[in-house]
Amino acid sequence: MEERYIPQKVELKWQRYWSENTQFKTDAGTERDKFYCLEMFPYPSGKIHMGHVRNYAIGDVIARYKRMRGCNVLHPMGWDAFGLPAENAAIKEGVHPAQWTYENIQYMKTQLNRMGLSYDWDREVTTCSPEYYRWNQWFFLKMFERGLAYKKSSFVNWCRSCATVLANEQVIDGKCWRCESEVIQKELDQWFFRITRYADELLEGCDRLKGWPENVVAMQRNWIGRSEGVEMDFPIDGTNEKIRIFTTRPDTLWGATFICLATGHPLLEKLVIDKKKLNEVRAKFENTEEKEGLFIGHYAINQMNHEKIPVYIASFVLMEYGTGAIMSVPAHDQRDYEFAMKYNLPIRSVIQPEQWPAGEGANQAVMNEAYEDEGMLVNSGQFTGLKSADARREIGKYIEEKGIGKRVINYKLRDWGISRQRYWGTPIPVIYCKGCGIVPVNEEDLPVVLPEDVKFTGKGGSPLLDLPDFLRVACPRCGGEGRRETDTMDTFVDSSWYFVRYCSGRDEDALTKKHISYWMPVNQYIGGVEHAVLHLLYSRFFTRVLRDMGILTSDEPFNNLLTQGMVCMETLKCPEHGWLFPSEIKDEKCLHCGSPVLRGRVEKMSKSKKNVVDPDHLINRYGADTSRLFSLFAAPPQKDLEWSEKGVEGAYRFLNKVWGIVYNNKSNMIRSGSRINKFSVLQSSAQSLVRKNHQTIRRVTNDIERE
RNA sequence: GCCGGUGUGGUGGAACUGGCAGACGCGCCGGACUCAAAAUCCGGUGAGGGCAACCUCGUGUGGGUUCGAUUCCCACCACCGGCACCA
Repeated sequence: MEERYIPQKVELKWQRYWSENTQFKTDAGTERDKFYCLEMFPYPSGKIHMGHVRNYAIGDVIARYKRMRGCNVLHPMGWDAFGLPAENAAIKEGVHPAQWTYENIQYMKTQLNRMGLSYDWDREVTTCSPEYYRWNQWFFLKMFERGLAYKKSSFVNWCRSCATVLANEQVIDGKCWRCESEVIQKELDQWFFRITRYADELLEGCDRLKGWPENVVAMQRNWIGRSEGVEMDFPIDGTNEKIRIFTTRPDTLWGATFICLATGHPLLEKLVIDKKKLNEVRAKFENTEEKEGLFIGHYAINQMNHEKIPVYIASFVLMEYGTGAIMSVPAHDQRDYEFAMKYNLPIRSVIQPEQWPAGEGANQAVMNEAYEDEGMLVNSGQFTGLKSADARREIGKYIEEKGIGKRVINYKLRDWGISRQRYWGTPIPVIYCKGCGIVPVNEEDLPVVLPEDVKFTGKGGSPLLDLPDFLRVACPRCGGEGRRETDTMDTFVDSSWYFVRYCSGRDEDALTKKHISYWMPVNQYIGGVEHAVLHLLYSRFFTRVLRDMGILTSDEPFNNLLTQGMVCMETLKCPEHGWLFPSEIKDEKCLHCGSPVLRGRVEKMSKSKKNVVDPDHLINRYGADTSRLFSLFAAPPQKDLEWSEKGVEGAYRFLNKVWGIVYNNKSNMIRSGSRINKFSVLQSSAQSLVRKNHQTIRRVTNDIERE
């Protein structure tokens, strides 16, 4: 009688076996080499999607492989459980965020188990539990002590109708993603983490991220955006004010023919008398792509050549970068060039290609774009004749000696704003006291528990504001009347250190140094490339902060990073009914109206475009092994994977074949799966099977080790 | 504009880091089983030529290094991704 392959039966048997024998429990013993294998933990949105299947299938292969190679493997899983969707569900459906979240976790956990993933669930982490987030608060207090957490006023995206701050990602075409009303910039007091203190180290560390994909490292470098230059003062003629500018090209100082200020530059308030006009101009310049400018009626003095040059407000100058003011050198900067052409300002060349004979640049008549390359200085006083790179160095020294400027390093990286005017997050452990000001909560009073008996009106504003019991608190310093902070932390705080929490057992202290130094850093991290800057940069920052607190010994959290590609699928559209699920078409026609279906582009699976496959259906129909095999087999892990029903069937047939080869084999030894002690007694067909098996082991080993 | 990546049959993609290009899967063609179909199994499948053993060409394009290049070097083309008035 032939044995048939029934995946559901086989998988259930082994999943039961694994769970009864606690196969994947992390070994406390430290004899063997450790291997920390981690996949990015999911947000408990309700159901897993194909992206999860792919991510976790890849990680599971590595974890199982390392176990078989004799490593002591830590392979944990958890939940990034704070966040907006839970709160939105509360507003929409009246279910408490905690209930919504925990129910989702429960369901998704059964899904992950059905996939046959080898996790040590004893170390499960749920970021919305007080046991977890108390450490967010503890880190916050420690960072506050060190000046790494601070409060300042800053501009944020604000939706009037929802009465809340929005993250940049939640502003779509300048409108609120939820109510589609206009988003404005509002100045609010916000908490920040001083990530910029580590900017240099985070940048230098990029050179040592050998196990990371180059594009991710490049994105990190780009995001940090270091540039060297000088800051220099331009006194304003007839006043006591000075404009401080930043430039990376001090070698072009003699070519500066005007100054531009950002619309938000503070000096404008002092220099411009007509405030009405000023505000009009600001409004006009705010959202324009054009290069707009306006002369403000003042002149500034270039302290290199004592020349008087006009001062403009300009739409293209950013307040957030440098000093919010620039010297404009139209001959050597394309933007300045365009601006100068538009407003008929002088263009003076001070750098020319080295091959040119000296002096030619001086009477260079025709120029149709800025010359931005390196070259030789002309018309530049005592620096004429120097190469531009040398001139930058010499001029930098010169202005420092003369006390008219200084050499500086600038970063694009901004401090990390962590305040959220939301309920479902970690309460920021701070109390405001009339007498003492900002007072941190005492360590022994942690955690500041997020109250659960709140009402969700959807009107905006944190529901915590309606809770006097939470709000009113004695000042820890003077005992007087205090008020709690109602802002919560950005959920990226939760995920910036969760990999450290896994190192110790659930019942142990989260920061048991022995365990952390044993397991950290993560040997292999796997997740989507969409976190290339945010999560991965914050985690690198947190790792360094924890190192400086003496909790960690490594500089970097993740030795090797694998960013898996997206799972994609063709989109289908009906002219009448819009996007269609694959199940809504038959014979190339829409099931609802019979119109011919338009086949669209292959795009990332998304619910809104209905080009999705539900892992539940897949597992019910073909089994978990087929799902896992397909997602590993259809494309290399780093690349995008295009969904193909045929491909899934192929994977299923393949497993069928393997099953048949083993269970319907003529050899008893093969069939029973007993250990082959004597190769020579096997029949020749069994011998070739054993040989093939070993060849396969070798190939798989090579493939995984090479990654 | 700046940074990064990719380019191999009809198709998804392999090729042990310079050594028989196209593994494995999908599709297609032929055969077996069947009254028939599905499923399954066996064989074939880069292009051109030859009855045949075989021969010639072939990894985006053009050059180079080498006994030998999909792999290394130079230039170019195309596509994809990230950032972007960053001074």
